[in-house]
Amino acid sequence: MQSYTEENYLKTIYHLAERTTNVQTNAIAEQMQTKPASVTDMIKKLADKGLVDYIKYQGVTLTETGKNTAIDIVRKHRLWEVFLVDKLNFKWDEVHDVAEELEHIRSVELIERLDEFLGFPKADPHGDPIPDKNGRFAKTQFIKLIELKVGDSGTITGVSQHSSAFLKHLEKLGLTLGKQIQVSDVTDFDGSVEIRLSDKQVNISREVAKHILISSNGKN
Amino acid sequence: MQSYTEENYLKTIYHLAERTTNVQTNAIAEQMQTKPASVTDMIKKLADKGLVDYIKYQGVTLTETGKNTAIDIVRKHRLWEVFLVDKLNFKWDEVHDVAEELEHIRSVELIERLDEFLGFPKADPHGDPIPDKNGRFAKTQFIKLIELKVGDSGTITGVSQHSSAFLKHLEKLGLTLGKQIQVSDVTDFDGSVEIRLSDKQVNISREVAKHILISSNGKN
DNA sequence: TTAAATTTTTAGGTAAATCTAAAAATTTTT
DNA sequence: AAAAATTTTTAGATTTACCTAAAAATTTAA
Repeated sequence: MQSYTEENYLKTIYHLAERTTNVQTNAIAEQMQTKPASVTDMIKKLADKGLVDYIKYQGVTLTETGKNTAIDIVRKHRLWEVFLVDKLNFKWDEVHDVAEELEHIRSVELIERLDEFLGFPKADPHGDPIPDKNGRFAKTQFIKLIELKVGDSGTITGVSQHSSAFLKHLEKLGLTLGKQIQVSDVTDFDGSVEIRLSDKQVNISREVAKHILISSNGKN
Repeated sequence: MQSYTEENYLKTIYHLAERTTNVQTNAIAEQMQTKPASVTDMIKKLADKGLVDYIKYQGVTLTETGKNTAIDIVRKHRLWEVFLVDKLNFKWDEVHDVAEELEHIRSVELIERLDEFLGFPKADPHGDPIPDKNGRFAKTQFIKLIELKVGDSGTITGVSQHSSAFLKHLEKLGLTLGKQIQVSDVTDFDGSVEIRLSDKQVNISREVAKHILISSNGKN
């Protein structure tokens, strides 16, 4: 059984490991809003418990056990987000902090029943996949909107940026999950993208387009 | 903002204060499964924060602020219990420990929306009243089953014992909240009580009868 | 391939919440 | 109203998760 803090470290390491193999001390410290010295302390503790592999100065990787623990926390976080949005009518930009607390509630029974109550959702309100109780993720096939060519179309199925500002912006533009879109133009000048929705056209910056994930429905 | 531990102390003191005015160090220690010395330390801290009034060797009482904080935790605990039973199909004897964790989640928005989602319940699955968001309790008029005379009838509206063993026992006998009952006999020998339900008769010990709360529907 | 910059670790400390053992105050009993 | 029993507090440690400052290792640049 881990403390909340240990769980948060494991989760952070898990997410950082999606980009790099060996996760660096400084990266963890920045993510967790703490100091590198504190991270070193905790890493040693997690290594003693067999949750991470650690070689001095070489960063950490999660062990099988550590990874399973992290995935379980991710599962809980995402299920609670679905609960907050689907049942309590929170907006997708309001759920992160509360889920950050709820994810640490320890009861296997609770999460299984919650999962069932929610209808075994496969993705959270931002389109991130929810692992099943065995830690397995459904395969997802995303492509970044920025990579689409003029004329390509697809469905918005996720975002790779969870900041409230970004999510509110998308909401305002009508770019929410499930929306059908087609790229109608890409501006030479700044790379901004013009998008056709069922009922309107909107223009988004390159930066925004980078963080919208599309599941293409056939095409090119 | 209090730590989980501080919240638990406040809640414990609140419940103990329902029976005695000045709450004793030892009583808190026993309830919280800790040592009196630890309680003294924490009491000092709570006193410094203005959450309890404390005179050495004289026990503690909650201040207005302390009491409000405690009531807020009680509110959260009971709302989560309703959620667990009504929405996730937990039994009334299974919810306590999980609610004990959930009660510490800090989000006013969450609790208000949960309250609404649950239909603003007035009582938890054990019949305990749920304070509203201003900390006010609906007036309740309970009488212990043991105090009823032969012939008296009423509705089971609460229990004053939350142990799993007790609750499972009641469940098995069919003595659940909302059931109409009438006292058909009281045994001289051991004070056990015979109860008529709509479809059957059951016999319960004095000890059990002490912990069943009845709202009388007119009578005697 | 040294020097400089960066990253990481070590050493030594702090605050929160706990503990044990012993001292002090209060309450109960005789 | 002493003596005995009980309750409560103090004193001094421990553990967890932090911190700062300085040392050590690694990486990057000159």
